[in-house]
Amino acid sequence: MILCVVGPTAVGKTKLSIELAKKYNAIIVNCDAMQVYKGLDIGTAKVTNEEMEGIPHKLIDFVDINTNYTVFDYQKDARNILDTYKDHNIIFVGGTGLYLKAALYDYRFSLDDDNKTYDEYTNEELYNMCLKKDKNCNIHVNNRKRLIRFLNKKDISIVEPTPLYDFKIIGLTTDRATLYEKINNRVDKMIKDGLIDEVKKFYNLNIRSKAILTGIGYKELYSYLDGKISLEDATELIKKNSRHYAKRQYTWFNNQMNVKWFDTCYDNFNKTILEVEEYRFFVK
RNA sequence: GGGACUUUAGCCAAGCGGUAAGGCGUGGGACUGCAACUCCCUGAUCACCAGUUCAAAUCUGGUAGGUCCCU
Repeated sequence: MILCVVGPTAVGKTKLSIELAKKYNAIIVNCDAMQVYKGLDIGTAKVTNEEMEGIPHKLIDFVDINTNYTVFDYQKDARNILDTYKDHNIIFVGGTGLYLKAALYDYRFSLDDDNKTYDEYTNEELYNMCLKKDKNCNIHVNNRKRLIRFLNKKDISIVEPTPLYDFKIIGLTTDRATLYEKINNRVDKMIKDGLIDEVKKFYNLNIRSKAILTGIGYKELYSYLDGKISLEDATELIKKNSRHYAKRQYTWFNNQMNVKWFDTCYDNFNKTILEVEEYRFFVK
């Protein structure tokens, strides 16, 4: 059995996954792009050893902070786990939709793409080059990053990704206001729990890797440590970016994957578990 | 009691006679190697009433709210 627990940041995926893993004697596979990194603990709300309650966790806390880990790597690693633990119950948990899709679907990455930067071209020029390469290219002119990626691709044919495994995706959700409140509170708690010290460890080593520069909570505090913004502003920024992130996650899961949503809140957590179990048995 | 200033979308805010910039937030969306990324779309007739004018958010008068000052 493969179960996936997805949803926006701070809904309570971790807690649910542990409960489910205990019931099904499953192992948990992380599916969060930031929690794979070692040392990013508080800011990524990584499960603690106590919270794990002895459940084996894979693909979490195992990549060096300086490594540029990508979907491509995750796909390989996840497939590996799926293969190794074929006979186990596996629960994927995380909010990175692309990673989950790449792991579970027939998502193909080519191996021999170029790596040009196209620095000398304007967005318009890049856009036209993309159109030349493929009339139907629908990447927006302003999306330079994607335009360059597209131009670097050797093979631009896209295969509609089909599932490679038998799995169910469970989405945890709650109303927007509640979620945003949870996010805001969690950020405050992270600061209280020592996020700044966690970030300082990397800052003092002058680490400016991809993980640090893109992870919410890390990049903002770097700006603070750089003296560019106040701590209050940094905190507000972290909250805001987390809220935006949560919204993007909804967009992805609502439109890119077949997710069965379950409403949750701390009051009826057990009810949520029951609903999820019913669903799981029903579909099976 | 008297006087000055002020009132534009959820918030900040431009405009100073020719039918409402922008920023933030919010909501929606895209997504095949950086995805906690990158990017796109999204709103008001200008407190209210009456005038002046071909034409008013923009001028005049009044009403209401706000801020500050004086007694």
